[in-house]
Amino acid sequence: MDKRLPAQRSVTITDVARAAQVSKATAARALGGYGTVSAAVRDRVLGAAQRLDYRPNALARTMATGRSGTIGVIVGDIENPFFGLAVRGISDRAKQDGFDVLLANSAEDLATEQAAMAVMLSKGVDGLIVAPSQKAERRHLDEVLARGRPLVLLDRDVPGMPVDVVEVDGRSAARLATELLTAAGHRRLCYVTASLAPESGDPTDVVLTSVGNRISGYLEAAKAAAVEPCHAAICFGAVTTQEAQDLLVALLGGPQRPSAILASDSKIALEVFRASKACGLTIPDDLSLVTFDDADWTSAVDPAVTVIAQPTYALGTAAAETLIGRLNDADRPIRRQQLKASPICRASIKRVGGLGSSAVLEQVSDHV
Amino acid sequence: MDKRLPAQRSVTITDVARAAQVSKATAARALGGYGTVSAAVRDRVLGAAQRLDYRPNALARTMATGRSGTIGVIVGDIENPFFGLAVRGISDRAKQDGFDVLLANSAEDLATEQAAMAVMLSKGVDGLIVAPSQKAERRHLDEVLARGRPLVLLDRDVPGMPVDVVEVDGRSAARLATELLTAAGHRRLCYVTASLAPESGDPTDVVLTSVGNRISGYLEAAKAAAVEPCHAAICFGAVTTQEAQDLLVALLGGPQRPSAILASDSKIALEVFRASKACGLTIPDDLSLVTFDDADWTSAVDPAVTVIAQPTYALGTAAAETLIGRLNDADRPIRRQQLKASPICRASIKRVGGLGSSAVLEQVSDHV
DNA sequence: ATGAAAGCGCTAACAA
DNA sequence: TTGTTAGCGCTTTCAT
Repeated sequence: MDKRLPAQRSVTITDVARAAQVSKATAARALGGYGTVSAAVRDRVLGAAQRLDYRPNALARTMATGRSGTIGVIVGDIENPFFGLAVRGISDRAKQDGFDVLLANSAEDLATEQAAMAVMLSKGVDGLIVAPSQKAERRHLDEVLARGRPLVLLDRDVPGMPVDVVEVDGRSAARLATELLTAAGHRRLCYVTASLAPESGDPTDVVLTSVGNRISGYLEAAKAAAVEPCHAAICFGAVTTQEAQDLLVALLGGPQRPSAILASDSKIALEVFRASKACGLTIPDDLSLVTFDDADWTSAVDPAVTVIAQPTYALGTAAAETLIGRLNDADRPIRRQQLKASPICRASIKRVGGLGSSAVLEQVSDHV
Repeated sequence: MDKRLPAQRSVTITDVARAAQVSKATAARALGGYGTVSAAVRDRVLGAAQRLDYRPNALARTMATGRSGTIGVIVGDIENPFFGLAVRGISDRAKQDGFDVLLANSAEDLATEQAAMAVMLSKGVDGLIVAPSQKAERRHLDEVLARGRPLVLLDRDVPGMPVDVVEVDGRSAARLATELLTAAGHRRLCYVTASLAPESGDPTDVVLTSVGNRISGYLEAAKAAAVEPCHAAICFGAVTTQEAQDLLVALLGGPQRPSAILASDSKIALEVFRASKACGLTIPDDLSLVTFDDADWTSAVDPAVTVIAQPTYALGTAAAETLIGRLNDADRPIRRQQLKASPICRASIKRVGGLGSSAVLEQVSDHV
């Protein structure tokens, strides 16, 4: 009971050649715009192609040339607006150079990421842009390189890999964010992330370098502002909505409740919003909040959330541009691009008592 | 200056065959698991493949068989969480049957949609799932069918097209939403959408059937609740954030300000939130709000927004399932699936004075 | 059960 | 300038 579709044989270059009464090769030259063809013949071929509604078969072309004009993109979470926007950047830039984009979602899962990569390779993508789900596993990435396909890492680094990277300078960004808080007088901070606590015990050693960098910056700035180490807390593991709520409610209900939270991304920030409501806390009066990523809702809610805006779209265009550049010149030196994030001050930080804040404020302005 | 990569020749079936000392055909049979091979030979071939790290070339296979194991998906706006979730539904379901997904974004632009479709067809997708950007243009869709590739319409219909459709019952959903409002005593309503006002003058004749259906339901319910026709307004054209703000500020600042707004999607609802803040209006005290789509932020903000939740993920799985079904049986009857939406009552609707509301309330409960 | 050979649609040497 | 021919890697008759 397998009545498959007949998969209509479509018009091939052979049909066009016959119609135009030339050889396949000549038709190919006219159609492909390479080699040399007389004007008369070209017109004849193009006319025939038009008449027959000829559509080149990209697969056959790829098989013959080894190039597909396609870039593979693998992101961690397609539902995250951050990646949505970055992907648009990639697509827009790729289109400029005539590249198509093949998109896949790893769901932050290594096995899925590996499978997606294998599929893309087997489908003949010319190169890959990947936001790796883990900084520690690079075998599959090495293989891409071994197969002669260029690779660009997006938003997340894999230390030691000899590839181009396009990421955000998360350390400076986090420093900035933290300074916004300490400058407003906050001395009890908490960084909240979905990442799991690193086994090594070193908080910056999380699986995503993007998060690790942010934590570094946070810790640095807290130290610089002489925040007591035990008051520069980090809350790991806010993976699902439920887990985030449990964690946050415990945190906000506890005795050592922080006066300010730095959310690792806009999804976390939303959960902070939700949890503070559940705990009967008001932002910013009872709790100040800063988050990475200028998600659309952050400016519409009350209070509008102060954010560290990331150059998300630019991240995408830069990644695509880098890949295309390397496609054209395999020998160009490897580059690690760190784009700067920029703070957008809104209304979710409350200035709390204390002195010396103005000095820190100046310090902040140096960085902006 | 075109130093392209050497594109390493990878291990082919020929290499495996040689290593296993059998013919190409036999190797292919063993590897592909079809035809007949003796156990001994199969082991030899599989062993060699393993040893050489053989990866089948999907392109070559597609060229030879005409099937690619790939489904093409074209959505209107990948950044919209609605489509993000639907795409995940599609991917998950497709993966169950071993299909890969090729994703493209039309940006709600017809030309882009057509181009994406051509690319996918030329790359040999087995079938297509499309959320068409316009109900009126179907030439490119007809062509998919003509090429013998099945097509499933997602979320939006193209009236008259003989294809499977998986959509939401938007008319009932909108009726429900409107009844929520009228039952609470609202008599001055406004439906706000990004769609442009139809040239025909018929408000339900917008380019997207999903929106048209919702408008039908809205109008029906308003009429049934004896809302004065001029108070069942429709506000078209809230395309960009800026346009939405301009429109909404004018609407909310005007003399005939509605007491309740029905937002066509969560993006619009967010703009309503923003605009009401700008106008100094409080939700729900000064303005009630209902929206389609249970976006994550709607339950986290204050007040939490009453929404009509759509079965978004299910929409995706159903679409994938339908396509795969047709791939296996081209002759199965065409189906139009209408999934039901369900209201989630939160805190953005205020009960306003007046009588007779209880009667309408009962009416509502019939539908829930 | 296995092998030889043709072919999917296109490109790219090489000849003419 | 144009045609001939040989692949790209795989599947699939048709023989053996």
